[in-house]
Amino acid sequence: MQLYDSVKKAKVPFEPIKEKEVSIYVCGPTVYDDAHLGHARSALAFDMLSRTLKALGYRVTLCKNFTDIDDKIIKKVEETGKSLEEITQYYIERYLEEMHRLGIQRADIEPKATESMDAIEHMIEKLIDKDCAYVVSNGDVYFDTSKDPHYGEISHKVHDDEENLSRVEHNSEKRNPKDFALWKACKGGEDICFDAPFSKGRPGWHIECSAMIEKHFEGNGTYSIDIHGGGADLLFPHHENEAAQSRCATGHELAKYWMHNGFVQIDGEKMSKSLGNSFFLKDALKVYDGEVLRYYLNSVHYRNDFNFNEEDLLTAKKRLDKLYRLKKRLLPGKASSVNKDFKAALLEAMADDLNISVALAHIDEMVANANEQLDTNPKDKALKKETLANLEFVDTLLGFGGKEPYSYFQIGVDEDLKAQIEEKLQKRASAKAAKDFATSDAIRDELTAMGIAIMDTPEGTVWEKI
RNA sequence: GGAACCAUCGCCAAGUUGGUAAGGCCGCAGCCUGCAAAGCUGCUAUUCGCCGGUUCGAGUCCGGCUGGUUCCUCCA
Repeated sequence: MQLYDSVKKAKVPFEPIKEKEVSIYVCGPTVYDDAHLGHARSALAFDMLSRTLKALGYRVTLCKNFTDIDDKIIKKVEETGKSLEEITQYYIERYLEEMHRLGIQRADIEPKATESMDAIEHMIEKLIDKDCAYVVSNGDVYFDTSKDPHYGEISHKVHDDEENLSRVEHNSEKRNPKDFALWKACKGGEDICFDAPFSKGRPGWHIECSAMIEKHFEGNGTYSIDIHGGGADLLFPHHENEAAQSRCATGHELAKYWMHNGFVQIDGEKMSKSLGNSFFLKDALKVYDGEVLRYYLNSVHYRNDFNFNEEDLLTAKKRLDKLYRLKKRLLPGKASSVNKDFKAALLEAMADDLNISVALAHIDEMVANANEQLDTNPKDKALKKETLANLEFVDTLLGFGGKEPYSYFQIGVDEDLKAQIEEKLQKRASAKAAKDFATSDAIRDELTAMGIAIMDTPEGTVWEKI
């Protein structure tokens, strides 16, 4: 297995800190709003990583947190009058439900910041004891970046010009401009506060990840976890700060490998609320099937930026359709065992820093070959069984192609419409039998107008929703 | 202003250690079909933003330029 380490900026061989075991921590969402396509991209990237590692025989422990205490959540509490728990619970459930529709496997550990306060406070105290952090007069606790000689090595940020920083950091009793908050003392009565030895308040964003990692992983004394992942925008300052805190608190490095996924863009620009171009997952899922979205979002390598565009999505769907059309030809039947070469080719592709494009090309090739052989020998049972096994392997490794094919092509068609279609097909069959092609073609046109494509096969006429 | 990443066929998109351009969509021709659709077969970049350099050989390495995106502030 080779992975691109965004800190080393190179593809490196993956060697877990413990034999055949992998610990992964991915920065999850701050739950104050619905998930957008960018959240989906990140979740998808690390889902692929986890599936690939499992297929390669590793025991994977995936941890993805929920940031459920944060300024934006508090703002939402104030705006809506709802409780913090109501809001965060709502968005956590939505997130999990939507990710499930994308075929994303649940993380093994899903910690919430509010449920990790003991670990967070403990780490802050440790940092204060070591003089790596300090409390200022209002109760805020800051991390002293000057105490970490390695600060900046994650994001490769050298000494910044003071000008820039002073623009951002006004007043404050910070020792260094780059110091960041570990703990924010509560200011007003409306604040949601936790009691801590240093002050009443709440944790800063960076500390929770470090604390949760220490809480849930034991590491090996050199690294706490194998892989730390997240969106490319988290590299700085979030991951830089995490690494610094953990280094100072534990005396060892946080993660052996750092992986970052690229952005989803709309019209060539990063999707963001401030630009008003964010695309919520829930809206995409209203129009497109989750599996199609999964396939589409995975058609570009996880590190590259992804330009979302409906035309490309439809192209991706056509590609997935072909896989399901093949599956139709295979059923009913039972899978035997996956073709060894096919399996090896897919694993090899994915083991190369998750080269999904090569994997998809192998699948296309397998599909075309199977179709070709079935054209010449439609009753090749052994081939059918093996191909079915191949598709099962694809589903396990990449998370698509697992549906029953007829239902795949009938997504969004209700029983009523289904009955209408069947009726029209009956009429068309009789017309065809009577060689009344004018009528049969007219019926076909009607179906096309309804968004239904039909195809005559030796086994009868089948239909698909376009 | 500082830093990073990217630039491959009409569109999407692979291409670690330099060795002579995967795959998909679209298009064209053919097989199949009552006709279609689906499926299959064949064809479709002497060329990888531009200019130099290193090399027997570069999309791949080096330098410069142009264009795009991102980060430096909350962000997947």
